[in-house]
Amino acid sequence: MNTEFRKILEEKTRYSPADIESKWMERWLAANLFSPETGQQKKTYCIAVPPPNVTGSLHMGHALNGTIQDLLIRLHHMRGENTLWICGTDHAGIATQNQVEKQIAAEGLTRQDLGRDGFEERVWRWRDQYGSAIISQFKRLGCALDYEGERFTLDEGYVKAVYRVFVALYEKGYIFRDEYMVNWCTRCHTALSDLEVEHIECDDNLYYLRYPVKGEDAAVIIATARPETMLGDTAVAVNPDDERYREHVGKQVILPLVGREIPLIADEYVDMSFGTGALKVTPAHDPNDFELGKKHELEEVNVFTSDGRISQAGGEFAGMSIDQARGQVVKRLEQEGLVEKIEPYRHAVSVCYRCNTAIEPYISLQWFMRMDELALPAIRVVAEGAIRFNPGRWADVYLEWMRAIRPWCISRQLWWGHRLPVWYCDDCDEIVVREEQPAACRCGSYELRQEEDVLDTWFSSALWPFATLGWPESTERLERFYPTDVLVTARDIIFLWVARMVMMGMEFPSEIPFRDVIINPTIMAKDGRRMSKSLGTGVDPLELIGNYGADATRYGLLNMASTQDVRFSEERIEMSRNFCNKIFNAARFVLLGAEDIEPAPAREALADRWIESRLTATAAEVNRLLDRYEFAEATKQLYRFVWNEFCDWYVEIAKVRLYGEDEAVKREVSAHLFYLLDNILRMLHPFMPFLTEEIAAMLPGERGFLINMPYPDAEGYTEPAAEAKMQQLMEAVTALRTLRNELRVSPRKEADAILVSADPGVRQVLEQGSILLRSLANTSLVETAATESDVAASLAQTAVALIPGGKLLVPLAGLIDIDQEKTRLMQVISRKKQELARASGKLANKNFVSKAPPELVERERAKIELHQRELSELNTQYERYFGQ
RNA sequence: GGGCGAUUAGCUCAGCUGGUUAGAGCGCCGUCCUCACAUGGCGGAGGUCACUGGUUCGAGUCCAGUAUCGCCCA
Repeated sequence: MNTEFRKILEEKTRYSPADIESKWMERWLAANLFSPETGQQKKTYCIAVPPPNVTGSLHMGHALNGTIQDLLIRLHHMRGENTLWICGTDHAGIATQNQVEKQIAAEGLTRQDLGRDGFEERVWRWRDQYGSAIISQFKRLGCALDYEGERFTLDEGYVKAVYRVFVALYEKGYIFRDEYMVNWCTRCHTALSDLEVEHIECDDNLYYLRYPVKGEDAAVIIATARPETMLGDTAVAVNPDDERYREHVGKQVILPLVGREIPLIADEYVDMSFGTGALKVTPAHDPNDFELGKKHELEEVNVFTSDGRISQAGGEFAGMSIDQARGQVVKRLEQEGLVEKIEPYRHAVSVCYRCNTAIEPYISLQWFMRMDELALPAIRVVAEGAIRFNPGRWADVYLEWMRAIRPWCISRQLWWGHRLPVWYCDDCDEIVVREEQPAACRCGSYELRQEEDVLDTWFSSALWPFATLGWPESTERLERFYPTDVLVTARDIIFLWVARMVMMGMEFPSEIPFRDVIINPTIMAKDGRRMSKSLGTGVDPLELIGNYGADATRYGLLNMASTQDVRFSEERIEMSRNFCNKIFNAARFVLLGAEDIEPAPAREALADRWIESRLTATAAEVNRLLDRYEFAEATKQLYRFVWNEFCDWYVEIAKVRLYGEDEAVKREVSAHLFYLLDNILRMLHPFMPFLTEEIAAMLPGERGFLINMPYPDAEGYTEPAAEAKMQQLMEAVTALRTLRNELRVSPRKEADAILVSADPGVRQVLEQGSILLRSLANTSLVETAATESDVAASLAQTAVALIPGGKLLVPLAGLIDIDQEKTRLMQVISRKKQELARASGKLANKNFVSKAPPELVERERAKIELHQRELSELNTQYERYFGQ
């Protein structure tokens, strides 16, 4: 090891991630490790990152999601595959437009002031300045994304893909234009798809209003949560079976404040049990009323404007905001004595998923896409298992939605996005849909206007797995890496994104876009609900990285994330930081204490063979778990092996030989320690890339970056016999430690032990391992015997510790008060009696003996025998010193 | 209204096709600043597996129902 490294290690006993993380990312990037190899025909492995919103910043979801993908990419790269992790962002129509509008508002400007082209230019400027922020945050996390090949959904090539798809679907008749009721955000000023609307429960009022029946001294009372929409009512509807209103059906009622005469109609749609059973019908402002209106040929009176105010049709209320109008309408109705009552009412309100503004159902001319035909193959590939969801239950969620799919409103009234490739002729009714701007209309006119609307951002995102690989061109990348292997994402965009990608994949490249979909769990706030910015319950992963390091953040997130949503637990991150520190210090021990020598396995000593065998078992298990996407369990296995086997036992055992006199043994142990450390680093590298790389660089010998080293697998050395013998030794050490602790023998005080075992194998293992009993339990094995009567030393005043296949007797003279042993022994005996009772209980059950598998019955029999023997040993011991 | 998921130690969670004494991290108790690590070592305590039934020789695990919480769809 060079002196620079030695100095670093000697200086501090704590791992400090901040010192090394950025250094390694720079080196990795400089070495261009993350771009796929070209011309290589080896197996490929590809993941397309869920493109983060270009305005976004790294949140907990990204951090977990990115960690999982990075782990898979690094793992497969180490397995020798040609990996590609597609990098990029989406243009986030509404969010970005909002962002830039806010920016220019500070200059006192609106987008209308700048004009469409001017505004678009500002957005591009904004994007160039801030658009890569989230990508650099992925770098801080250590992500091995193909940064060189970063894509954006408004790239030139990507736009081409979007237009190709639009035109093809239009020509197939899937895309059409229609005047229909859509979800309208009055703040964003655009239509939204059903999926972009969220439903929030809120406390409101239910207003009961009197609508007089024309020419009679009677009134129909309707109930509504939205009194202001009454301005647009064009009917009142009741259920035909409703006795209460039968006499009035077919009559006219007078719409209060407006004075319009509207019919009282009967329709089975009306729920008699809601409110008064009489429903005001506002076809222009409620989706159900819209349908009802079509059926009964009712007039659609639009009383709102597109920016959420009352229109001219709203008479005296024109110009007010919808909220204001609600108050004023109720006030006026009260003046007229037409408010029957107001009661509290809890219901779901629709809001915009980007700005939380209440959504208005609004009739407008929009572009739609029919989805039912596209859904068929997308249903098939999941139902048949060509695409697998992990955990599997999400497949049902996907399928259920897919089978009830509805047309998708794809046009948005924004200035940022893919402007529809549609041109209208001013001189005839022709609509021209082309990838390129047409020179002239069929009618010969040159007066062609391009559609003002842009496409829903998710329309372009749906093409992500193949558009990023170069489609519609037939590129080498597309050829090589499509279909991609895995998609890792959050459950909230299964419909919004995953489902649509499958449909588009099946329609265009005509192949599934990915084989496996991993739905990563959601990390909840401490209160068990989603992290929320407004409630301040969010946890910033960048802050975690700052406090604990990227490796600990990654490891902790993986460790807490199984297949269920989980409350964020900072303790797990702390645990991971401590684990990193443990690894760092184990490495310090090896690097500073061992001879500078090439890593090589040693198989002389039992402990050497044991730990190597355990290493192989761990590697096998970790590989198996990772292939099943059981990341949390994999982190636990690695933690257990490194901490509880390598550090707690092997390193302690190695010290004896490392600090001994024999130079040859010293070299052998050193080489073995390096060998183990090297394997541990490689196994851990996909989980904690920075720390492992830092330490690996200090190992003796020339080596490249860890990502280019082979991942340890099940093919290593195994020796079950060594594991069993070592197990025997470790149990003896633990038994002695427990005994000493319970008898309050100071750790400094040396003790003796006598082994009594009828099993020559046990005697041999302990005799050969007696040096370990001394170094690990500060106890010397002074004698071994087959039976108590063979023991030469005095058995007077010894404490007993049972071990598998025998017992250890510890002379207490000069160590402790004998009463301590009496109490302890009584506890041990009582525990043993319980165990015996449990096993005997099982065998007393005749059905168990006759019906359970024979080997199980046999196991219980053996257990009883063992417990009985041990119990009698303990009783003998007890009686010997303490009588009855 | 329909569906999904959860309920296991003080806290946050594992627990695979039913079968040793139900595990981990944190916290707690005792002890040790022993030359890799006090972000540590060694030892220990702590659980009626939400509840009620059922299936089974055997249930934390399978089935039905109840309760509470969370999420999705309409």
